[in-house]
Amino acid sequence: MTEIPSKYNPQDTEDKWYGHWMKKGYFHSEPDDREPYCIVIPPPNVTGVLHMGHMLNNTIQDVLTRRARMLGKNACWVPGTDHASIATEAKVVAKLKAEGIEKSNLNRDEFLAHAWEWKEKHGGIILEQLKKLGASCDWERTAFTMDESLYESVIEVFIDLYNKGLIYRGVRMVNWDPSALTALSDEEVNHREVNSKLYYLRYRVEGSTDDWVTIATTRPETILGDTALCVHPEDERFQHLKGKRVIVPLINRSVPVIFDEYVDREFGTGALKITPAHDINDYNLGIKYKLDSIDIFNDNGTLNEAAQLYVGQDRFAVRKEIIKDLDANGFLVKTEDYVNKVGFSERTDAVIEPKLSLQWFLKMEDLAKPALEIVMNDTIQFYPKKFKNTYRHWMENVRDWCISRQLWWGQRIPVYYLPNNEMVVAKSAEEALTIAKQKFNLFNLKIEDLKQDEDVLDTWFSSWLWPISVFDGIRNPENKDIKYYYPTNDLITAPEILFFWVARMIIAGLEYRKDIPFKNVYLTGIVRDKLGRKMSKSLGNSPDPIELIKKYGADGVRVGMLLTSPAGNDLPFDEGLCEQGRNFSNKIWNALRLVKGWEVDPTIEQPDSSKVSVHWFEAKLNETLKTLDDHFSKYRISDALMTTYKLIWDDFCSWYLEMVKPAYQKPIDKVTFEKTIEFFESLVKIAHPFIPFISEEIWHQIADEKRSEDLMVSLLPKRGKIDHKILAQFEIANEVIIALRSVRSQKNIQNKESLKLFIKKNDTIADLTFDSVIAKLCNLETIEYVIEKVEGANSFTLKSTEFYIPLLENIDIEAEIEKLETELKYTRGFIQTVIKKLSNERFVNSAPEKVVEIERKKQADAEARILVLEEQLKMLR
RNA sequence: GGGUCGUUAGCUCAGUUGGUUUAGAGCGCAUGCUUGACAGGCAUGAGGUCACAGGUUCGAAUCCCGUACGACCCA
Repeated sequence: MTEIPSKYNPQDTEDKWYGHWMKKGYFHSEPDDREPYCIVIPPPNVTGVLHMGHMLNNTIQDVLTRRARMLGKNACWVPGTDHASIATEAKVVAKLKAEGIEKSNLNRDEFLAHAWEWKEKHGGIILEQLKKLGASCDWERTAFTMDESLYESVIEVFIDLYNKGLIYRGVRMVNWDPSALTALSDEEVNHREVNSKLYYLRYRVEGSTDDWVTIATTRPETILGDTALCVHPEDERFQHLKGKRVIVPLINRSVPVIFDEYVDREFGTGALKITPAHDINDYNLGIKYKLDSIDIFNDNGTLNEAAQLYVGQDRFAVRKEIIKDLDANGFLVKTEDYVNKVGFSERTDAVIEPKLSLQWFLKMEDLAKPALEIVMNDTIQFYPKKFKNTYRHWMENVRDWCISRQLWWGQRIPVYYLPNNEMVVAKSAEEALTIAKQKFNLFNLKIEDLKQDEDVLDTWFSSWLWPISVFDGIRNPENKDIKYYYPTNDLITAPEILFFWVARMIIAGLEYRKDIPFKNVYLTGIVRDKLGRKMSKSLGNSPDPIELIKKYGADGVRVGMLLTSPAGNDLPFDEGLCEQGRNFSNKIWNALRLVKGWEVDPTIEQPDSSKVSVHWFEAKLNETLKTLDDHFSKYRISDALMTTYKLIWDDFCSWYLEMVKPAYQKPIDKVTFEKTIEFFESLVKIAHPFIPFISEEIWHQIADEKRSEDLMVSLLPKRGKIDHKILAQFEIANEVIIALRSVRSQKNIQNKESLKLFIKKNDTIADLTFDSVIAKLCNLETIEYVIEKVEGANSFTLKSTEFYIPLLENIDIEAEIEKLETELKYTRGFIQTVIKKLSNERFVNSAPEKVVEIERKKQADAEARILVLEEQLKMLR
């Protein structure tokens, strides 16, 4: 028919439109008089490549941004990346190693030069990939957490918090990553169940020759750091140990027996070895009972001199060795299989070692309070709401935040140590020198005498400022960008980082802007594979998003990602969903082919069926616009998409287009054609946030002449008044049509063969509104209203209206009877439930009148229908 | 061990402060269609004692209590 191919090819259009939008500068935003709409991207890691989680997350952000833009708001979606200190440093170290360069042979500046080089080369990959997805980010505002302004913001904030007394340095038990050689925050540690062994070891009671106490441990190598043994004060088994000491096996250290309720009497033997340097609980007991703390590990997980034995060997090798030696010397009582949870580094997957070390901390208690309150009182709303509970639980039990990391890649802690062991916190060495001179009267102090802290700050200590620092709101709190865009509107992220990112941004926002950073937080689920496993590189179960886009088009993948992902729910990913998305594009494409193929004849009049169809679709459109507003207001993005999908596929393509479609090779009247084009334009507008590419393509193809205005920057259709009457009338017509199709299908009657329909109304007056449509869609020669039953015809009933279709062939009386009996049985069953309700006095008396009224109506309808069905049965028998 | 959330059709999920015909959608499935836009399609249809057991109520998928199972968070 036309030169338009029957299959839509996304590749031809997607790059074209993205380039066009970029060239026109549609993504860029500057403050103006319009209402702002702002999202800051959760900055992906510079080391990253796009994965399915990003696809989901960024699709949602783009949908919201594009919709806001089409609602006339000044939309600004700020993209960027974070420097990911541990991950990036690990990558750079590995890369250098492959080139034969050891990090230990480089000085800090040399290493950082390599790191920056690496960042410049690889750091932008993920943002480039987002462009393929159609992301309408304001690329001119692309930010990086180590950009000068963001870097300085972090330093300023550190200094400010230090001066407020909220940052302190202290020895604490931290999560040590022996592979990355740095401390980690609690949130960077993943606990996993592993199959291990529980070793029962016996300690001799000091002063006895054969009095032993048996303990159970999963970490026998740590006995070398034992400084006590602990039992429950009420445990009768150990009362004789009061005031006694025991001897640590192999090294013969004498340690006290302490009594504390912390011990679980049911676990193991009820006796616990205490190693304050290597276990957080033991550490706390150590403080309580003023025990020695013996650190037996080097930073890299090998044993040090303090261990006395196995010095220089790795902790896991020592575990094997020490068991042999304990066994050989009669200290090993038994070994059991045991499943326990072990902490692993999120970045390097090394087993975490609890370790005492000198770190910088931020006091959280006072900062957390207002941040908790602002979420609890719904000033900031979470979608779904259930995460409020999780948030509260965390904020009420918040612990101080370890913000130092033993790395080079990141914002270096602005603390300068003086030869006299004092320290000064300042933006630069020069400033530190000035302060130091004054503060300590050290007038001869030189800049070389100052030694800056070697460590950098936790990456989250820069990303918690992100909604402020991307607008330079820390350094220049009064600049026009921050004043216009802050607070931002929506944050879209994963629940996994509710605490270490979302909560901290709220804290930072309240502290530095005296205002929330965003109004709504939409929490996405995790993208899983069909087996329910989290998608990960190590499992290799994640499809490459770019390959998916090649295969199904960005529009198709966007639809696929969104279709089954209500907020907060995990998304079991299935390529079939992308296929569904692609098919959706194709459906729209073919609707375009149909409409473009119509020849318009301005002289013919609009048929009645088209007039009513247009009237109906207008109502449907308005109704759907209302539904969409409602869904979006509740952040039900997948529902909004499904609503759009059904509006286009079912209501527009399957119903409306069939209703107004001219006969083969016949022209269409001008009025219907123009209305149809108008509807189509409204539909692509509504669909644009979900499927930006094909909607833009159709917007341009559908126009007679070349358009200057692009869809992306047009306004969504305005919602008109909903004509509920015509919608209800259509519902009835709809049922009639389906019933007629069903008769055709059952009797194997071709659609070419026209039929006659006779209608016997038994209750109300006939409504002819959709008769012309019914006649058209079902190929009816006539529709006739009768008072008498039509004999020898196939029939069906809707409510109490009877429909008769006389057929050439004889009707199958048996089948008709069976059909009627089934319906009768159902209706009688149904009416029983209604009667039961209505005969219950308490129901009639206490239920609202409206409800009772509905039940009465149900009863009347059902009774009428039963009468009709019985009549029909009588006739047939 | 503590906490939070969940369990509705084969799968993924809706079901909005309890009441609108004995529960809805998409996908999948079954059957029939070369219907002049589309087989990446069209039409028709089958599928659920709403996890289980109590309770509140005139009325429960919806509220309360318990049990089982699952997920996540924290220790």
